[in-house]
Amino acid sequence: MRGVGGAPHPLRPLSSNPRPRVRFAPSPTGYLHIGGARTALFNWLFARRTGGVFILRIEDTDAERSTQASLQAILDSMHWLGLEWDEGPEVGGPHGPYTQTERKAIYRQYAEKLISSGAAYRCVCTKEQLDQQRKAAEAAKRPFRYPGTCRERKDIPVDVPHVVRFRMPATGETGFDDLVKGRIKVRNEELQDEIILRFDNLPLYNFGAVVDDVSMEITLVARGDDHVINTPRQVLMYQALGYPVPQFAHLPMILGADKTRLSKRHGAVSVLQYRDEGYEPQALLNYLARLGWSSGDQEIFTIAELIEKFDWSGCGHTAGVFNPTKLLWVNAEHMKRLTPAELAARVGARFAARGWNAGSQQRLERIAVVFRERAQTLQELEGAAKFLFERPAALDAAGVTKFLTPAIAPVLEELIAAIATAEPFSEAGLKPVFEAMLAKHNLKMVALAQACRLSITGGTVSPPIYDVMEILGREESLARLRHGAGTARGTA
RNA sequence: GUCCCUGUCGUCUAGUCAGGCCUAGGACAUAGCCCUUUCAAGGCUGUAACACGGGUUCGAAUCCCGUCAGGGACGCCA
Repeated sequence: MRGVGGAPHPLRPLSSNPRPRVRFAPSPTGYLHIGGARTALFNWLFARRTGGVFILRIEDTDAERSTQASLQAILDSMHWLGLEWDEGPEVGGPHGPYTQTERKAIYRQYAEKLISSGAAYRCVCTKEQLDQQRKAAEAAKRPFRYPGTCRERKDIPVDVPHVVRFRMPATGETGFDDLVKGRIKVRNEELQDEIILRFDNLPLYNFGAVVDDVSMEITLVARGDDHVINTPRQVLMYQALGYPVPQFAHLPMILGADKTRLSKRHGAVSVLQYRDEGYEPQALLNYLARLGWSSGDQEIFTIAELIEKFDWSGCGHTAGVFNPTKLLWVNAEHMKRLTPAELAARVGARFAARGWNAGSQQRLERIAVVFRERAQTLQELEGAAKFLFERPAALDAAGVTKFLTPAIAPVLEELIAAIATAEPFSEAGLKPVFEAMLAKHNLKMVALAQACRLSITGGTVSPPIYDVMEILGREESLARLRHGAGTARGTA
């Protein structure tokens, strides 16, 4: 073990750990997206369901693209979703560090073990040589394979810059039983000697993942199915290292509406964006769970139900198209199930961010409950309630033409006078006044209600008018109605 | 190109492993109707799928083969 300093991390001894251990291992090369969130969710559900351990590991060996901001965005996303990890950044744990760049010495040790057993070897082929060979192969329309230049060399000293390659068996086949896809196997001749450790001691994905999964005693690896093809190579590495092969579960990809892999092109894919747009974390989780997994015909699940019912066998094996419209529906369903106090807390926070003060807790809850009926997200709710805090700058023109006509003006003025003293100032006190007015002038409710709605909210759509007036209060309602009456009369 | 995986309504899916209970069920979306103070919500009704072709079988969405289509992987990325 030369050139890597001390050996603070002895190779993991073989042991049997009864508790399932799973991990989510994102790369901090961007925000946490929908696909990553689902992978994290399934791992987390499995851990919670089985009493296992959920580990968060940061795979930051791609120095070019990894950033601190991305890491923070991932941690923020996980916290917001409520996918708390038992071991990993912030919380630590007995198998740390949980960031790959901090584990360099560990990879070197495992690589040396493979070299001494002959399962891997040092390679001094340069990137330039390889690139050239790859281009030549492409030009000749041959698939590129490492020619094995260093495969049998025994004369490469450790102190010469080199990479480490894994020696793939030339014959036979390697397979595994995937928990969602079933038996998968590949002929070993398809595999080639791949680099497992770079010249700077940082591992490549396949090796880094295996070493970390081994040293963190991971018992089940669940990830996106773009990794299926990597798995046989990894199986070979577990075997070469002498550790048991974990179980695998590969989740189908999430696609965009055009059926290609979901990406920024498809609009909102960042978890934090959904937070900002006023989605409920459990709704996002619920939707994500149902994208690729099902439990009979049930669509709406609480987190507790998800934990109780989650099972790899419930996972489908076809890629799924992300459907924002259905997410919206799921979110609305979850909003409906919130208690008034829960909803009010969320709504209040968003109001406060805009400098809106709803007054008492009771009034805030009333607003939340009344407005949620026609909002699918908190952001929508917020938009619909705006008129409560800011007088409409202008009344909807088409609405004015249709409902705030000169003919309604005297009725409105009469109504204003009548409700100035109506008690209570809510549906109970208001309804009789409105009805009397309708009877007297032989009007339909829609005409009066819309005239009021326009005057008070500035638009033609709002919660029931009595509720709106009650929430807004007598003084402000009357002021706006007077202004509306003026508009109707044509003098405003 | 090679290898791996996958094909049920527009979309997510149930059913496929143990073939008949499927004239294929649910949900989102969509169309219509009801309710109605606007818009929603809610209720009811409708349109809409077993990729294709063979085979096995009394019987196939379910099993087998082929075709086609889609996705993924072929890096000193993860």
